[in-house]
Amino acid sequence: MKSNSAELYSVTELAEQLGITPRAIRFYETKGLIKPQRAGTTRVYTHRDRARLQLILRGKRLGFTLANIKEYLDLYDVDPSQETQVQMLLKGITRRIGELEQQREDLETTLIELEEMRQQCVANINGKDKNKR
Amino acid sequence: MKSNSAELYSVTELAEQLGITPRAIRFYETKGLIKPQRAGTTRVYTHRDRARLQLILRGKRLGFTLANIKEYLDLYDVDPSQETQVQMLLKGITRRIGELEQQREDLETTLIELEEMRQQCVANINGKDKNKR
DNA sequence: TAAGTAATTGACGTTAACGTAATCTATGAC
DNA sequence: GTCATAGATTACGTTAACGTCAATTACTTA
Repeated sequence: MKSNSAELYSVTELAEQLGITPRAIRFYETKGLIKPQRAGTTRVYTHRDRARLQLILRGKRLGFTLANIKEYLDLYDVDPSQETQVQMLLKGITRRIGELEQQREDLETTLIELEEMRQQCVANINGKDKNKR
Repeated sequence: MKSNSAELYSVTELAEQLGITPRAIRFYETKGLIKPQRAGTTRVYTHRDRARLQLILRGKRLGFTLANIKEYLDLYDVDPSQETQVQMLLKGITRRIGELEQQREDLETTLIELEEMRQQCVANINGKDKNKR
């Protein structure tokens, strides 16, 4: 049984919650990243849509393009009974893991550098402080 | 004494080495990210310029904009005798460290998800494999 | 039923980060 | 000298990711 959180959202509601604009959400839709239900013509978002949007935003924070993020999201929608599809999926996943591990390396390196710089700043400031006493 | 690696590069040389185009390098210059010497009108790059470019590329891999990367690079060029400048520098560094730590979180979360998905793929494939035997 | 509020669609505008000519200059090879 | 090459400088084109109207449509509330 699926956890039936019956909460529904409008574009603007959802946009506010996520700190983005309705325009952005609709734009993601035109790019095929989300596909909310409609009540007549009006878009209606479920909890699942919301989660999907959060994945999108996380992807953006990681510096991926929307096209890239779409690939990623599509990974969730593969039919597990199609052997070749699963094979492709596995390839895609592995590639992306590789990318992210490269990124992690860059990240750690940069963090280390910044920490060092911070130490130097602190030392510099303390040094001057000493002279004043 | 500064390690005097006397190697100099042309734009195209450097571009090839770094896997980018000369156009990109010149573009970074117009944006104030690098400022190579000139021999007459021709750009001449030193080992330091090269290192700077690598920092730029790492920044890009991390998803930062050029403006953003410029801020980062400017951190290296602060006069350590100016107390207020160092204070500002420290602030900037601290902010950026915060950003990167957020990014690291996103990264780890995504990696974990992907690993799980990979396991499911493998399990799925092995399952079908079993039936065939 | 009139009026205000919210949502949709369509079209054009904008910024970032280059790509792609086109033109011009300097220089080494022959 | 001239011819080919490399580099420089405009300048215009392009893609991504929205922003910003403008014109409709739908709903609700007095």
